[in-house]
Amino acid sequence: MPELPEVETVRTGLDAVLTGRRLAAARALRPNLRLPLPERFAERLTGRRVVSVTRRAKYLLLALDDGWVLLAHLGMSGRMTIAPLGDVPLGRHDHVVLDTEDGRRVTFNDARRFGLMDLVPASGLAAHPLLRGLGPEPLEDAFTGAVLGGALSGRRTAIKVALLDQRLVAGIGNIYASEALFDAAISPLCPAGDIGGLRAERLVGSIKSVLARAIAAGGSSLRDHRQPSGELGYFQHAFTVYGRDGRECPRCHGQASVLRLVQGGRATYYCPVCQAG
DNA sequence: ATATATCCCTGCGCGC
DNA sequence: TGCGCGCAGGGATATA
Repeated sequence: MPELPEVETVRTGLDAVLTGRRLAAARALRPNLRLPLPERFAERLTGRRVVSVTRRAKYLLLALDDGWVLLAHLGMSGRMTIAPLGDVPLGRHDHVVLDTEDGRRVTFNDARRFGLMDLVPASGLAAHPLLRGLGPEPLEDAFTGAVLGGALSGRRTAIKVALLDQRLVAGIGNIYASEALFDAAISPLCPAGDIGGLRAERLVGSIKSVLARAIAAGGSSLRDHRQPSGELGYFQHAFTVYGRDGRECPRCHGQASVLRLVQGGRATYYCPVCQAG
């Protein structure tokens, strides 16, 4: 599930529980996720205090009090769960367990194991191979229509595919690419290089608003303490077009229904009438 | 440079 | 009920 808004929601939840707290115990239940875990991974976390929990693109960054950073990516199926220590037995795909000094347990569960974790010196974070090439954060003010237009210029690939390229803009995934293009009324098939000027401004506005609304939805569900699972980042969010092929377009209603197509091997949803260009 | 394919891995829902 | 199939919100890598 995790795109930028979901990762941001997980970050908020982890921040509340981990920042300022010491890790009384850390365990890795297998030696690898998508990539091998670093040497002595659990030992190097044990006893450390978490200084901050931040995010870059879809990566979580847990800064530790010894100058190292725990870098985590949730992949497709990664989840973080918070529970009182000893409350829940470990499950099938629980891979990393962090116990805080004040008796809480953060569990990383990832059935498909496309997620990853690494330990990186804070001083070398920007140079990390997974972070080095990332494009701008879409919610920052520096991400403007001119910036996106410049990044897209000369590219003949379809705009939907380009939005998934983390080097151009970081954090957009398959769902919000469709949602943002629908919001901006731009065809997912439009050549990326054709998006400039006012359309680039409009697309940037849509990206920001779609992501911000999703974060807001996540934040409101996070404040609901009744989440029985303790799982972070999952919230009921109604998508406008994603996964709704065959249903009436919510903008032009009777005129057309939402279509599904495959671009770069991944599903795209759009309205052929509202997103004609 | 860019487009497509393939792989990593498991779970789920669907049609038969 | 069981089984095979396609599909899944990510991303690196190889191949044309």
